[in-house]
Amino acid sequence: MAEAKELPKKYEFKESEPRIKAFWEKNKVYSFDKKSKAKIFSVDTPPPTVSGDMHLGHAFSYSQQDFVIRYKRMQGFSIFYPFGTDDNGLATDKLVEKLNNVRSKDFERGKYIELCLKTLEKVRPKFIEDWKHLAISCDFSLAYSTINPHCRKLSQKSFIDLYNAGREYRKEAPTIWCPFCHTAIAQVEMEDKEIESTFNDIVFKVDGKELIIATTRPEMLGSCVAIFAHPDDKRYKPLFNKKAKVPLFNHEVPILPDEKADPEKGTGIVMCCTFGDQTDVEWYKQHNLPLVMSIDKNGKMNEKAGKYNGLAIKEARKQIIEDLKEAKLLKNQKPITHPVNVHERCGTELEIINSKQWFIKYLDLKGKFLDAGNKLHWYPDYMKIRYDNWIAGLKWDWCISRQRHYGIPFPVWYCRECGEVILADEKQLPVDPLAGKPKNHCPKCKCKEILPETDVMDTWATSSLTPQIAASLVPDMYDRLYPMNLRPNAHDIITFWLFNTVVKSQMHSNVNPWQDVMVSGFALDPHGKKMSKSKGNAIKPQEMFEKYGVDALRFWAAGSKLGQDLPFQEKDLVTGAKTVTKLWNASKFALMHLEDYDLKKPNRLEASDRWLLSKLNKVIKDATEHFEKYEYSKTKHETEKLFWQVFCDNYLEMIKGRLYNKEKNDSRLSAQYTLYHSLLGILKLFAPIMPYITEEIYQLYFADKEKCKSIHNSSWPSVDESLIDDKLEEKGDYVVEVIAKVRKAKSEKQISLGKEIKSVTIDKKEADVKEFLDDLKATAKAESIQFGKEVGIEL
RNA sequence: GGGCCCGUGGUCUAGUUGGUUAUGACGUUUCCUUGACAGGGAAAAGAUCGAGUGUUCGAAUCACUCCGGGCCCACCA
Repeated sequence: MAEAKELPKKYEFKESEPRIKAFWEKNKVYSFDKKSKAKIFSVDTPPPTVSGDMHLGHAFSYSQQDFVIRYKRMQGFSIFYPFGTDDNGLATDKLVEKLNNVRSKDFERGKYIELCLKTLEKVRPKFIEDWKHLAISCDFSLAYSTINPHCRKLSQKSFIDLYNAGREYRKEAPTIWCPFCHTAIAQVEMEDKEIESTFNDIVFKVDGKELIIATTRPEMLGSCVAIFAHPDDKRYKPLFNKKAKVPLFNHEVPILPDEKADPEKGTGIVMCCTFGDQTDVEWYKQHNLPLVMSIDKNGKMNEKAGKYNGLAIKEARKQIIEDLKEAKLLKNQKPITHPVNVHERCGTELEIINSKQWFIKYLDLKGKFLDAGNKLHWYPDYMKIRYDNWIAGLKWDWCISRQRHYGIPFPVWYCRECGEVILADEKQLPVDPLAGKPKNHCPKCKCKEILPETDVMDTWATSSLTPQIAASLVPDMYDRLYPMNLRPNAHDIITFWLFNTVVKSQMHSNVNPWQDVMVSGFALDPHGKKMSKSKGNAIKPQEMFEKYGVDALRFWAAGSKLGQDLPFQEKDLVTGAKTVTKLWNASKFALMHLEDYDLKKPNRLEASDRWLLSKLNKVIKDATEHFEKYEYSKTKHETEKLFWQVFCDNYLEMIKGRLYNKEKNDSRLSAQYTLYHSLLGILKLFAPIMPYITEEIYQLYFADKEKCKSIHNSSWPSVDESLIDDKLEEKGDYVVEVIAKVRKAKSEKQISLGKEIKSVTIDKKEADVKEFLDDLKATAKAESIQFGKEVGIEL
């Protein structure tokens, strides 16, 4: 044990944090013990994307999940909390291109993936260091990267299994396409962007008469395959089933009724092109319209666009408007701003292009997924509604192919003769069909000529397997680890990561991937807006660590209710930093007086001590209940109140008289006993939230006494109901009220609180609070206590 | 347009199964160099709990309407 005299005057987090972090690593405080007989609590940690540095949103939500996991660890669970990085998607692809100043297109696939893996090896350790500094209590030796061979193998096996189960198909179909990234993307990767455009009234001809149709995309005239108006629209009823002549292109298209046409919009009649938008796709399918694609995969017009062939979309639009004007086929033009779907990664306007893609068929399973959602325990419960709404709004099967180099390849070849799919053998996995050959011949025609699939899988096709990926890090324990206990994630990814993970687990094993879902909120900027690098309002957590320490930031993160967004204000970190200092100072005081404490229990406890222990046990009880429901913020709130207002402001003052009286007597022992247990209790209650300062104090004194290597491996405080005493608390609370009035009186008289006074008068009978009077006298520095009608002091 | 969440002193926030003077922090003012603490301590000022209507003996808390903010989704001719 360190002598109290040697305690440094101040707590320096800059010196302390790295030292304690090293201590945890050396002592394997967070290691998963495979031999442990304790019940397992397994966590499907969200794998962050390696894309530079950890941002504040990460720090916020990972802290919150860590509070809960540290609590569970102290509750005695064997914690399975691995750490993964999700570095297999477009985000990483772009990062690698940027860092190496290359374009993936210029590489052979194998070479490019090699470059990606090399780059990741360089970048990843520094990236993970931020998480370690934040004191995320993962077992970092249980690590995966969603692009490593382990994940490639599992992801490809998932593909093969779902293919064999009839859940995957490859089809030429209208697909959301990014012309810039040159790949198909999923519904969930779209976002809205306000774009300025013009609404153009264009002249079609029916029986030689003019028919005016408004459009923002005149360049698609060549792809116009039909015209729609609402069935009840009197203006256009007479035209139904007639043919209209498309301006400039002069082909004829049918005029048809459909309820999706809105009489209020534009001229109330609309052209349908393959494909301008989602509605066009629906019309194309429902009305069996022909397919005329005039835009290619690079976002350029093709031969179907006639004289506009080869022009970029916007160029073609400009040109065609000019031509329409010249031909007097443009009646009116008004500028508008309208939302357009763009790719979230690059901001490019998306097109819908017919191309061959792999899909997971799941629109028929909506009911199953809703049931699965009902069986999950949602914290907070209202987050489930977002999940339900997402499923209700799903319109496309899950497109899992991407036309990129980087990613996990499909374990698939095609027969050159008949086109049949030839799957890789499971023993071959992971496999790159460009570099290898199938073990089997074409199952249909036995032909030996093969063509490899060149596409890679969507990153979500892999990251939706994180529970299985994590659990199989310890293969012999797979069945004890999967399904997992908890999935923590922020509310923005309920609709993809969370949902897709349920989808895969249900499809593969008919079970939910976890029991509980803990959904955290967002860290917002000081004005409540979303932070983003592009807006320039992003806060770097690393800078906050430097200024205030990790515990201060975690303390801030513990202040928001689960699921709730929290605006970031730097001043809030000051509060956390102050709490750390206060903990240090209060502990310094306590340890000074515990130097000669021998862990003995006194024969009887003084009233003030019993008063504190009663309050402490109530807080432990509440804090535990809240943590069980993942409500860390309530635990933090209760503990903070107990520590600051009860323990520091009053209790420590109340026992000073007894502590400084060095004669060995029972009343001093009572104070020491209570001080030991209450400080230890408070440290433990705070430990999940502020792991560094609590560990520091624990190591200075308690670790030896408690014979436990780390506070984070110690047991969560348990409630002693016998110590809860409401009547005694009432009396103690009254004494505290009196003390407050004494302070007020001294403050008003502008005298120091330490100033000795003659007497304190209280408005209760001696018998009512007799057992507290000695402590009251000492705290007020009064020579005597008088009994009267109102509380007051006499100098 | 739909769904969900939120709107509490200057700022951020607790409290929301309805019930005495609405929690705490930051900031402000005044005081205190007290034997844990000046990166401190004490005290004070500061909120008709977004607006309105209703239910009730009683509403920050329940219902409805409106206003404002955020997130997600849809539309986007």
